[in-house]
Amino acid sequence: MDESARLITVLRPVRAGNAFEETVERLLQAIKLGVVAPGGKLPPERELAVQLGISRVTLREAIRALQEAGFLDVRRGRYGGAFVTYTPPRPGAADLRKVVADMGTDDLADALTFRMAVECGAAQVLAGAELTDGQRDTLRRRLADLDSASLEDYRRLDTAFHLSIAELTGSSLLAAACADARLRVGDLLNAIPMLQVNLDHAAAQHRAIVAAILAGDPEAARRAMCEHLEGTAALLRGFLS
Amino acid sequence: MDESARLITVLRPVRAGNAFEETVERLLQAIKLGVVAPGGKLPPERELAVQLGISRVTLREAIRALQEAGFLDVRRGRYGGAFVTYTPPRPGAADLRKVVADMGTDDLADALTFRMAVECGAAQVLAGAELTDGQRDTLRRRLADLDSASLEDYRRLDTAFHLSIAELTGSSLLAAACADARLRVGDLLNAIPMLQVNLDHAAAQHRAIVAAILAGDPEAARRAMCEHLEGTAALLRGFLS
DNA sequence: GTTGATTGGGCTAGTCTCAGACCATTGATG
DNA sequence: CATCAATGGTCTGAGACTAGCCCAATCAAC
Repeated sequence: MDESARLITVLRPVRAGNAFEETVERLLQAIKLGVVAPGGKLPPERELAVQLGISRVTLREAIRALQEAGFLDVRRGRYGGAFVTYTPPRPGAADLRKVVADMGTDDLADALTFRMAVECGAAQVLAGAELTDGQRDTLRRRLADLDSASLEDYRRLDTAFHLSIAELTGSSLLAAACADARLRVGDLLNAIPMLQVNLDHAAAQHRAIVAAILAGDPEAARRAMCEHLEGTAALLRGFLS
Repeated sequence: MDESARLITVLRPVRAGNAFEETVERLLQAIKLGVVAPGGKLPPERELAVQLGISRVTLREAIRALQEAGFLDVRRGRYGGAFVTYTPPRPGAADLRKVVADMGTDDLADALTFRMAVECGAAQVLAGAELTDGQRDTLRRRLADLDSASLEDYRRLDTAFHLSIAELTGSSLLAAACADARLRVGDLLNAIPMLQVNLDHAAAQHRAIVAAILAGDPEAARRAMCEHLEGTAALLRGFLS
């Protein structure tokens, strides 16, 4: 860890790829994270292009790519738009090795470490902040949604729960970082079988996290989140070894 | 915090600006963070362009802009290059308000929150990891460097210390996030007067952080880092109110 | 001195990206 | 059935960005 390591950190690539590639990636993330639910519609092209800070031409190329890949169904005319046709694959341990092989073990460790750091940080910060009633309600509602979720909706609502914690801190940087972290482990999570034991365990941990945040105890919030994520990581390691 | 908030988080701009602007920003960060020390030299253009993932033309435009702004001295020929001429301004509370006004209070809160989350997360993760002797040495060395730093070098070595914690986790994503966080508060820190009381206080906190990490106590490491950053934030608030 | 390696300086042809305008389709509404 | 607002589909000219090439300056080494 000499000076050159720092040079690499700060002078890292300015661009992850061209605008088209990055846009495809973003949209795919929105779809896979369930930010736009299956059957739901992306914002109109003109609007979305502005949000993403790119031209409509480039956005359309990306949408067409996703359409051809079977993620979107694009319909013209009023009340038309780009509709999400993707549904998360039936999870199974068989796919997991393939997913891991695709991303590389280094990237896997990187993503898990990153996620641990930013999500624990978010939980800690949120617990240390003074929350409005509205914020507390949002948090409780997300938890309730997750508790009553069908297997079908579980991953999507789990994502919503985790992202809400970051968003509620009011820091868009932190929200973006958590979204990024979640995306990087998204394929892994989708490949893990959902067993009732694990779901029950996770539900208890979710409750503990919310309780700690609502109680304003940063220490406990961090610990609860840490245990929760460690559980997921352990599950992953279990299926891989 | 409804669904649309999540859309905004995930479907945020793909590009922060054009390649030229982002490159200027990056280089400026490297200079202001002291990743390239005053008098030091940037990597050769061809090499740097590859690292940044941009063309040499664009990089050269950015370098020229920084040269004209007085941050760099560019010399041709063998053993030539782009040398850093910038030295951090003499800090004073007078500038602080201006800096804050430039970035906006929302962005300020965002940056501080983000920094708190990622740096605490990094400290926690690092303390929970099994460290090699080399890593422990690096950490101790950074601490010692900082302890024996002149006022001139203090900010630079302080940055190096904080970034090292993130880098030592082995997660380049986390290192990048911490570098980003540091950059966003960099101007603020430079504007804070360095009083001996505060420096002594900070030194004690730095030692506590390192001790907790070396002891493998994530809980204590997180707490120590949190207190340290909270101290800085409080100092800022103090000068602003 | 001469040489040669290293580095910044500059040019060009081609590709990517954009802003803006206009066209085509759809379907709710009257 | 006719209308019209909303939405995707398409084109064009201009500017940004790139890869690759060669030139010019510098200076340690011989």
